[in-house]
Amino acid sequence: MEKMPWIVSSQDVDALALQSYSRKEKSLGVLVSNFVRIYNRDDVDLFGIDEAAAKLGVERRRIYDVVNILESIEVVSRKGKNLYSWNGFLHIPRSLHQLKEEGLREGFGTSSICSNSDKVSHDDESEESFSLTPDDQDNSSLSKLDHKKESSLWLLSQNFVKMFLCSHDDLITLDSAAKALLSDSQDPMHMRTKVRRLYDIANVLSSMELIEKTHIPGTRKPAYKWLGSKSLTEKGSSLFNSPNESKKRVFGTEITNLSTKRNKTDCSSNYVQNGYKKHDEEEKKPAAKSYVFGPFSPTAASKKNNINNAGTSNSGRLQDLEALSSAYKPQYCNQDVTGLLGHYTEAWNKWFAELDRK
DNA sequence: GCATCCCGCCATCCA
DNA sequence: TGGATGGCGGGATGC
Repeated sequence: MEKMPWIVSSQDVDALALQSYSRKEKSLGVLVSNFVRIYNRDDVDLFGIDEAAAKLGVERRRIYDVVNILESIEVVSRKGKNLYSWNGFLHIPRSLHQLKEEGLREGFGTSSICSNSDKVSHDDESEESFSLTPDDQDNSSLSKLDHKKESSLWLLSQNFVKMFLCSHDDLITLDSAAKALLSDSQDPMHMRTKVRRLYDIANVLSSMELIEKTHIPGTRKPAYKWLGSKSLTEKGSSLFNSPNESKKRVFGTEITNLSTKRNKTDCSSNYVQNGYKKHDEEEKKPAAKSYVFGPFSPTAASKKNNINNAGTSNSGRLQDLEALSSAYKPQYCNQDVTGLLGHYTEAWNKWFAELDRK
């Protein structure tokens, strides 16, 4: 049988580490797809940054990026230090509705948006990390706090979404979004930085299929088109579909830290299968229940067995992975996918075993 | 050559 | 004071 490129054996790990670097395989979009694949299950409530980083094979820093953007549309919520809850897609429509209302109130729907870029959200709920004093708000010039707040991925992402929701334009370019969302300063350096962040956000939202990259008609200028949460329901299954159906990349190659440089995260610690059990059962969110799955619809996998295996020992981790794979495997009716997942799990097991040895 | 965006440094926050 | 968080921009990769 021809070797499938997405299967990563333990022998391959070192080889892959030495292989030529491919930026595409490390993109935030791919990371988000994997993130969703792993966590979008009924039996996942809470997760930790370390755990996510270990599972996804990336540095903590990247998880912060993803989580901040996902938090802006309430796919996840911060519950505490190093602790997030997975809400799934259930809250997206409500979140978008709220963002639209806020956006309209804040003038995102008017043509003056470009000059109203200081009208960033001051949603009470969201003030946690950036609470402004009245004095701060009175300052006409942008205070340090204002600037930090305006620059946060969370807020930038919300404002970006508001632009789509409130604007009459079908297409939005990152340049125009950066200009609109940038405060007074038209400093090219700030613009560049803002555009960089918008690329990050756009990648995540594209990966969530909320927006789609396209071009301004008649030009080569890239722009983004809003698909909305409707698209999530209509074709959202692709987020969970067979990796070889997914846009460009394949499952096995998406383990994103195969570089020779080790990340700082110590995989041997903090690894807890499926995170932490939520205290308040009332808050349990049937994240995937309202979601319309495609042909590979996962059924509600029981986590009972896994929870008790939440030990941090290495063998525990391997068992956890096996439990995870067995929880998934029988529930996919597509044989190709089933095979793929099996190989994928095996690759993970070998990879962690290799890591343990080292 | 420009667009894209990963990567990790380091400032800030917080317990 | 050390760990958690995340802004930021250099510079590598892709087209």
